[in-house]
Amino acid sequence: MSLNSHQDIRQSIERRILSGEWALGARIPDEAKLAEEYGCARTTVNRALRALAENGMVIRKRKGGTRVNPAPVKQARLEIPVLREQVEASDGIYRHQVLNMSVTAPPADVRNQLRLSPKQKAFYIETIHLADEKPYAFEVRWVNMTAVPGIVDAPFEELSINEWLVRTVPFSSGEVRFSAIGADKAVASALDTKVGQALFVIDRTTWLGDAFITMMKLYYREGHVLHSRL
Amino acid sequence: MSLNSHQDIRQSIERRILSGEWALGARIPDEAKLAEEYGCARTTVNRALRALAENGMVIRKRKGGTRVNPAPVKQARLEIPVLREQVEASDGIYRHQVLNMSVTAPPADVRNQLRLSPKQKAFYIETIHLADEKPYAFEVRWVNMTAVPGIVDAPFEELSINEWLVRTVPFSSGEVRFSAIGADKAVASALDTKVGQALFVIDRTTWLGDAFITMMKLYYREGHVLHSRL
DNA sequence: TAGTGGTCTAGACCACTCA
DNA sequence: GAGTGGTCTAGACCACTAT
Repeated sequence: MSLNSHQDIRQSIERRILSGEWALGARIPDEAKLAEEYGCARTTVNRALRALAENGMVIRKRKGGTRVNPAPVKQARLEIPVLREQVEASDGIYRHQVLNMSVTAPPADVRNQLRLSPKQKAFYIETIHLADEKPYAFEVRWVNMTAVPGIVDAPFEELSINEWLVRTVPFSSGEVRFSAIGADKAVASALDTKVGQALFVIDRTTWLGDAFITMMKLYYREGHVLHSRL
Repeated sequence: MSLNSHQDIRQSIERRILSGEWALGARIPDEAKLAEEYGCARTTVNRALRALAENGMVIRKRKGGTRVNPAPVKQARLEIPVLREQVEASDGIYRHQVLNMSVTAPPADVRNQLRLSPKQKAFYIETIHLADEKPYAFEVRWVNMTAVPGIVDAPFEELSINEWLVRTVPFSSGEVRFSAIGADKAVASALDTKVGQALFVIDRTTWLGDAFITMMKLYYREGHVLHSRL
């Protein structure tokens, strides 16, 4: 057989695994042999196998060879878009409104996450995001003013803090948490739903290098679904 | 400067973007120039930039060059482990129990997803997963018996259907959905909680090639959090 | 210690797409 | 049409690790 594109080779190997030619945990031929079999350079086989390894389908070890992953980990890649885009993607008209905004000392749990000293203040803001004038998501956020000084003068009438931060501090790292929560009084009122209503929540903490940037809780309206391919 | 590992180069470019040397949307030097600057082969720069592109940090176009992504997409990579591993990872003792099991014609919505004819039957199973003898998650599942004939004889006393399927049909593709739902009577009873309790739900449909394999709803107990790094 | 993957190089040709 | 990324090759050396 003569396949010489890394994509073709990847597909072929994938099929051979799926077909059972190489069982779970089994060792597959080494790069040199596959290169010979496919009639291509070892580099090309390497690239195909590297992709399969990133994907979790095989496990590679020097000297140990390449094996079909016996405990395949299902990975979902979630893209977390800016809210406005999320709304507009489903043909809704997006609008946001700031409900509350202040500069105050945060509660202890937030303060610890932000690594602030006891009396240091932080920027607090509550935003409601609307789709076609109906509540879409309620956002509660703390921002480290030291790390993001421009925050106090930002034009939150035009740009949601969500978007403003993405443009200002674009490539931060962080942690996300997904959970379900029953709406308390404040959230229920903001989203125009009843207390206790089950809501989907995204919790996000963001860093830029060592500097804490922001901590956000996003309560989606009832029925919101986040989906992804495996 | 002389950097010749793709990882070093990637890091360097990352830093130059973060530092603002190349602004959002700005074009960065082409591969040949960077290769010269770093004192390495173009292939090496290519690999570094390809990684950054997969990551969403830059956008690459032939002739258009490489640009810093002006609308960085936050990607979260979620690993969805088998339940037993999830429980054991937090030092819990895992056990599962089958609550209901039958072979019947599924309701219309499930039937459509499974592409079954009106009177065709499917395998239905309800499982409760326990951590330290307390309800951890409640699983409701339909399985296509045509695609997975072995299912009727599988040893669900030892292995949860969850794990059995992973071992039997390891590399399937599919769709996942995350949402929040208020517990109905059946779910509340299985998870030993109250009706209306907000629960985190994972919905999963799985295919192998063109063949539908299974459709699952997993209700996690109150307070469950799924987390991931950005 | 020997086998296997990890990576770099220099050069080449191709495919897209912008101007 | 020309510039830029996409990819392949053949060869080389290195780094890990199973045996």
